[in-house]
Amino acid sequence: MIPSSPAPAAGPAGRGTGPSEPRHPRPDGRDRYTIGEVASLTGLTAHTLRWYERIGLMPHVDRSHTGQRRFSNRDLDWLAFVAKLRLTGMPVADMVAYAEMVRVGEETVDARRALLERTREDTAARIAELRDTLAVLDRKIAYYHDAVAASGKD
Amino acid sequence: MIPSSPAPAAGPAGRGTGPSEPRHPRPDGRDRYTIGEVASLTGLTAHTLRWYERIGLMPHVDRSHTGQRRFSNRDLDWLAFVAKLRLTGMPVADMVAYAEMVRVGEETVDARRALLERTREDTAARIAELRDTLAVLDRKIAYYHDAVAASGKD
DNA sequence: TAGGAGGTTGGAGTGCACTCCAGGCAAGCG
DNA sequence: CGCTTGCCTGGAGTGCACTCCAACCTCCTA
Repeated sequence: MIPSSPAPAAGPAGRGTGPSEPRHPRPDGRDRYTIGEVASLTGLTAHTLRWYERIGLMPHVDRSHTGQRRFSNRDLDWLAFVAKLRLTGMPVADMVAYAEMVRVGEETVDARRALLERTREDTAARIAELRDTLAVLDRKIAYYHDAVAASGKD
Repeated sequence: MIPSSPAPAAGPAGRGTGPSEPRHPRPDGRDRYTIGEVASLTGLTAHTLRWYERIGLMPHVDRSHTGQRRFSNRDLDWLAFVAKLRLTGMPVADMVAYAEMVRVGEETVDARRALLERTREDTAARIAELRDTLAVLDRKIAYYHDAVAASGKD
């Protein structure tokens, strides 16, 4: 439950900027992927990739001479970062706002950092909640384990 | 982002069964709460509580002589447990299935334990994912922190 | 006993994040 | 050349989990 990155997601990233992350296994030396290739690399559908672009969550993707999309490694990095943000439960609208700030440039750096810091706190809180939940589940499972014969229990 | 339990959620529980959990702070010795009281105790809306009952996620709630709902401490325990399951991302349909199994009785104990164990694994995996995400966020925040003057970054 | 807060119902509406459709263009293979 | 497979677009549709509506009833306090 909750779609966790299914395909060989392209490692941590952030559109080639940020702390110099190790470039993770990508097919080969290429830098122009079709939408279908990106779909299987990221686990997203082609539909979703087009939709991301339409709503402004993808910076302008390059096109072939006939108008087909050609994604770059930079685009893959960005998508990997977006996948991380998605995991935190951040609404797509907020991610679009972040993407927009990136597009605007330097003067939004503080706002971007603030957004990430808020997200960081949310994520830490969520981890704590889940740990708590795990404890509850463990207690309940243990209970089922050695009280199998009792009746009317949940 | 992600509605985390807002109101004084009534502690961990499981409809009074399971490992004997400490009975958490409840208003007082009462055992008959109106829907509004339960709403503010759980952080759910009255609408949602009625909806839970309609779809079979609540065992039959007691009624006053005039037909108004009167929730018991047992009901609050169950709601607290449901809140935990909700935190794991379990679909409501699965929770309804669990509730149904509880209603059926003893012969579903194995299936219930299996469901909880699957949920437990999902939750543990989710925690790992989030930890990873936290690391990515931390790196990016640190980057923003000491590379504020660089341009065109995300 | 009057008024306002809060309770009841079935069914319709909302917001989010996709997901799919129809109709057409393009690329590579035998 | 024909065929299959893949990509293009705008717009409509889907599934989930609520959320609200209208019309009415009940409880409690002044």
